Amino acid sequence: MPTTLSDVAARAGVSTSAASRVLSGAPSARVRPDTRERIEAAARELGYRPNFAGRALRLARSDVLAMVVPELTSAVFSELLRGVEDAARDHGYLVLLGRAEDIGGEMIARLIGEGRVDGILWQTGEDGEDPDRAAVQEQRTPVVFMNSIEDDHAGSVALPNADAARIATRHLLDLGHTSIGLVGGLETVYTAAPRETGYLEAMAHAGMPVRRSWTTRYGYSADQGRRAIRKLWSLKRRPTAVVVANLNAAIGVLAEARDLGLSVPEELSVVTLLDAWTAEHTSPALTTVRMPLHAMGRRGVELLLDKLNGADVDNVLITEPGPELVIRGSTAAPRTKE
Amino acid sequence: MPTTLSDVAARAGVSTSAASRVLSGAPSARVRPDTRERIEAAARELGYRPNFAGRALRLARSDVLAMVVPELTSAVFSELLRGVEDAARDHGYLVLLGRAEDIGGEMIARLIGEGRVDGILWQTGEDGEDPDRAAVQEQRTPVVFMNSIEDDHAGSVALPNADAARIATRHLLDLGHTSIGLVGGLETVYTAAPRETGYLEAMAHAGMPVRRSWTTRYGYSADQGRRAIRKLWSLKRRPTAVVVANLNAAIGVLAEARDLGLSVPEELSVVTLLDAWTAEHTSPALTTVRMPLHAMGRRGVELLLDKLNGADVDNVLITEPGPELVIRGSTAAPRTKE
DNA sequence: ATGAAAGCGCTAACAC
DNA sequence: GTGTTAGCGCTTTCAT
Repeated sequence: MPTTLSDVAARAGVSTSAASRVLSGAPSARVRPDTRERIEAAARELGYRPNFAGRALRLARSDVLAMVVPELTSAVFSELLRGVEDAARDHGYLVLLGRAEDIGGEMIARLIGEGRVDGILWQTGEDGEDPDRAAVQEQRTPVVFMNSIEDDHAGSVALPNADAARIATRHLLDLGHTSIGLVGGLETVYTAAPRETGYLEAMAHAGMPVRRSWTTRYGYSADQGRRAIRKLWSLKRRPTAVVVANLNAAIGVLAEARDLGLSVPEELSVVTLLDAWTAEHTSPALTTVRMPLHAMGRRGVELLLDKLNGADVDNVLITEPGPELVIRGSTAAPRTKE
Repeated sequence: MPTTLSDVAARAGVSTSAASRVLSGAPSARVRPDTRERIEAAARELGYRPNFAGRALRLARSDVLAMVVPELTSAVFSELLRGVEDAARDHGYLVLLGRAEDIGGEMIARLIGEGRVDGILWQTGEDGEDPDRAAVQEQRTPVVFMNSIEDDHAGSVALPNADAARIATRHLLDLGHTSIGLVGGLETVYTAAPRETGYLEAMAHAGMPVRRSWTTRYGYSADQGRRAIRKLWSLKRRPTAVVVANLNAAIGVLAEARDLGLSVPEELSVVTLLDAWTAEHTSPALTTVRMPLHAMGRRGVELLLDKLNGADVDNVLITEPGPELVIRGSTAAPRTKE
């Protein structure tokens, strides 16, 4: 039988309200030092833990945030989660993690409706559709979207996608490439457009022509990356380098390149956006542009908390720290100057 | 303001107890059909959701299970989670996911002590130490360990590690290899021993000599896999094939092989235990032995639920479905017969 | 078959 | 400073 507040109060010889005041850390609790002492001692001795349900029922909040992600198995998302958890912990919240797939719209409604969680952080798909996003938006559900800015929704955070793509592209240009392709995301995915824009801007700025056929938009999965490179290699005129908009896709690009007998970086340089440990163990190791995922996680939580407090929240672009080029083995100067 | 049970009762013109009986689906609820009808209609119209805290407080349980994993970013674990979630859903439970790192011993105590979760599924480390496992075992915490059998603990599930290693080894033997090494796990990790045993048994059964120096035990991470292959390649006499005890380590093995200029499978065949999508996108694609992760997840939940119901639970080895060889590109016959 | 009432553990007015 | 009390939403005897 777990210890309750009244057990503690009894042992300390005080009322439950006194015990509550002390133990729930109400800053305004004006309590005689020795009473406080006795209560704290009793709680310690009894190993008291405040019952979650009692507290939640009384306060009408759970101090739990849900984080919904498209896919757990992405190394990229690990750093984001760390940011979320750091911030959540700082504010006394717990994080409940769920896959979008498992959590569908109905589950979100349940989580909120039953009072299990106070708010939702939704990492919108790097790799595909988001089930029922509309359903969520309709309801008066406290949601903050991560990794996408929703114009009709207050509260979202996004990465510096265009900047990162610009940096990646410039890296290839600096190496001397002039024939540069883009392995992009589905047009339905928020990040696809700014990443493509960054690529186009860097090319334009360098005065490089862009071939339409060198841009693919199949998506962010490894298989879609494979498909993209197969497409590019079926062309008569091929690029000597590609910017890949997503790490998973880049893994597919590398795999397909190998299957095609195409050597990286000698025949094709590959640079990708987003960084994670998996990029170090590909063959060759991937040159990437690291993105501020941790910061995005933190900021997302802060935004959500503001929103829960009734504040008007914005849609914010994470700029600090900026995207950073991480040079590994998948990029090199083009073999033959053209 | 969310709808409560008494809102529903009022609208249906019944007492809250009647409403509760109907809505909480008590099978013994003997209610006049038309009353039931009215209550259900009212609930539907009002969009009623039972408040989680009220329910948990009254029933002294949360219907939430926590699953603790060493690392989210392992593709391997994704299938396990799916098994867990399938089973949990079937039994009306929600799954709270946490990383061991974040969830340390204190957090577990909190989760249980505060009544936030009813029990814990602990996926013990494929890659390293488990913080505070002892602390958990001491407390009267309903925990089921997954992926390891703890002799002094009631309730754990494990994979057919020895069988899988035997199958992997036999595959290499069948291809004609006679010089076969093992890239194994740390001795502190439960799975390391049975996997090594399976390897040794298969070798013994085939009458093949085993060289001590061909077995490494650095661990299951990609970096440790790299280290293992570096060690093996520093030897005067080298194996022509290796069984790798873990998929992540195998990814490291492949990466390091490439850095060493060693071609797979021509100069070295690599087969690994555990399968996941990442195995399809390495260069070359990895030959693996698929393990019944989904079944282990399901079984773990069932065990935990039994335990919560006060049953005496066993330590179970998952045998159904059995391990299965998935041949891809990383294994081939040895180049030169020896 | 249905309702009245008690109480799960906690906090916050409101006394004193 | 500290205690008394009411009540958050729910389920469950116990009456009727």
